[in-house]
Amino acid sequence: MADANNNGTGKSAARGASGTFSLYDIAKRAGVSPITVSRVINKPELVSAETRARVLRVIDEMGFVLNRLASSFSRAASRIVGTVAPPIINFGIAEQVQGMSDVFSTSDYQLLVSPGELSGDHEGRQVMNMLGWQPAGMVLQAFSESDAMRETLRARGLPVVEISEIFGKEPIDCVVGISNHEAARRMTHFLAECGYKRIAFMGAVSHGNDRATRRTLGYRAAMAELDRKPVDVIGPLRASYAADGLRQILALQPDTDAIFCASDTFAIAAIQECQRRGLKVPDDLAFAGFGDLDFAAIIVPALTTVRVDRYNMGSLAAQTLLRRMRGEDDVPRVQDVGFTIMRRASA
Amino acid sequence: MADANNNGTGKSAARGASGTFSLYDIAKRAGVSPITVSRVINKPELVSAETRARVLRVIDEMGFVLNRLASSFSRAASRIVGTVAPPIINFGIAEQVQGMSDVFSTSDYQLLVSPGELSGDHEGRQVMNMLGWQPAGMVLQAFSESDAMRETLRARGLPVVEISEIFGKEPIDCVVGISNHEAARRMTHFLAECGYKRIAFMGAVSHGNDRATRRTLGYRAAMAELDRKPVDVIGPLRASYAADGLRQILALQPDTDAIFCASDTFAIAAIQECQRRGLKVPDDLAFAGFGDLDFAAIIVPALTTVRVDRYNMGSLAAQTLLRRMRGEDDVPRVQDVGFTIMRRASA
DNA sequence: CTGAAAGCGCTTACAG
DNA sequence: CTGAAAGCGCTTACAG
Repeated sequence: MADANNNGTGKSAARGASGTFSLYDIAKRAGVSPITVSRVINKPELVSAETRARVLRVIDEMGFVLNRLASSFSRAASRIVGTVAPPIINFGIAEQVQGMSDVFSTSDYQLLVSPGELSGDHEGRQVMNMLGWQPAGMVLQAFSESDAMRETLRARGLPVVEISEIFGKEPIDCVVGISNHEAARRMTHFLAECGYKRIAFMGAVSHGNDRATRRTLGYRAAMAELDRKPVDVIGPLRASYAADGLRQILALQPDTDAIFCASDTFAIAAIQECQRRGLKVPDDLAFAGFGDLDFAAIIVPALTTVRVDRYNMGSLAAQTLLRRMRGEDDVPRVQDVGFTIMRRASA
Repeated sequence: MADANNNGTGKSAARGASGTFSLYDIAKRAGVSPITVSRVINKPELVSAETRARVLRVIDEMGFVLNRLASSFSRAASRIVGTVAPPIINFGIAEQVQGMSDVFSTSDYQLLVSPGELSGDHEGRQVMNMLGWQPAGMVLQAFSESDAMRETLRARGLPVVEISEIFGKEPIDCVVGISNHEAARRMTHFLAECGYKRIAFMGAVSHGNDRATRRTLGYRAAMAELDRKPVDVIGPLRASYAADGLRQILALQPDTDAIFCASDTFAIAAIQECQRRGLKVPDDLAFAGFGDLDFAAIIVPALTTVRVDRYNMGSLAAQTLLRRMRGEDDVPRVQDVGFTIMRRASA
């Protein structure tokens, strides 16, 4: 049977082996020059319909695939956009990448996602790595924010869009995101408007970026504005912390009537814990989350939460980068995509 | 302020602008030839410690990043491994990619993830696209399985590992996965052993691959072995279908005492629907799922489900591809990673 | 241990 | 509308 695709031929296969042709092979077969073939692929409008049809037929017949390595490497402007995904790809990140990719797939840029490493290595290495591909621009998903890396990028003058907290560090270039402080502040006020009197907060430890911290501060700011005493606990961002956090909060303030969780994961897990304890949600204890995971609307009671449109963030980041790469000079440096408070049954 | 990283300079920035040096610049500064610099980076053991140190210092000083486009393009064997992510990146896929990436990051291969397109386009285009980067191998995540694409890949003789149903189509090259038929069959028997008498099945419509179908068939096979009448409904793989599916099953067989869902999403949503209806889980109705999403263990009652280690699948796929690319001739064509039945409270 | 030459497959100017 | 020449930044042989 087809030995070519079986084991033991790794050597030749590694370089594409059979079925790989160059522009020259196509050109010869079609009776034109290589540049003409290049034009048929990249700028078909510059080629006569007749020639184009002929070349296209040959390309098809021979299953020719343009060597993008060579294209990008030649003096042409790079059409690569790089992004580094965090070592743990959660659903939100996946949606962001989706938003980016849907935009780039209708442009002539190719999005390259380099998966982040788990190893303790400084992620500066990841970015340098990506830089080696000579991208025309990068999208940073702000899962870590080493200053050295930021400086390197700034020094290069490469178009960069960060998806991040908009009031965080001085942007490298452009930022798309939300104010986590404001979102948490608003949700806290919202809970107060719902009539809850003793609103506690379950926050997450900061994790390579200051989103978590800003949410905590937003909650405290709102409590100060309401002239109430803040009651907050902070734990690792894992579902397993929720039961602990709940216990701590109830120890701190036994008559707590609402808990605002800095993540849906906390909120969903805490609600399940309430069920285990026989506490009724929202009657005995109300809950609000942050993020609007898909399960937030599915659980009973459905979760009241802060919705941030991650797909939209990714999409706007991509559009912004496209404008920067085209050299437009009126590209906004900071864009707030905002948030929505989704009121459901849990509060 | 730093005009170089501000708007309006997109043109020059697009090519790296300042801060970008070539091997030649480093060589001149270090007083060696370009090849020596190349060796310091790629085969440091071939360079004297003294020379190496000097070159390394210059590289560091100048912030030099090797142009990977040029490296990969030059006659060197490509060190790129390509994979196309499905248009909808779910958690399982993310874990798979993680498993792959953790393996490749300790090799000298660079994993390139090209996000799948939403557009109705045949994904053959995606793979062709990827091929343009001249990868030394590819991992296919089997979210669609166009025969034309499979043929193209086979014809090229490129090392390919599919993460897929192991009893699906004739593998292009190597396959890593599970038998969905067997997993569904086993879970059905497990429910029977738990004492459930009328076990129904909520399945998903096939979606570019036959995993879903095989689970349905596995359920039916088990029911036949048990000499019981299968009761199954099939719907789109969305949480919103669960309420519908539940209604249909109860209409078909009102005294159903257990429902095996072909996905955790179905099961979790259906359990929530039971709560809404006042049905007790598992006393009135038991549930089992498939997949072991992270929320499966968190909800109350925790979900009994089939666990497939997606991280491990990705990791094994990567290791297998590495062996294929090295030309080893005893690489297994089909590898079953198996599954585990996680018994929790819901059944 | 170090280096000079050739070439990977394209695309950008520059001609016609 | 089409083409001949030069070059992108590396690495692989081949020398020494």
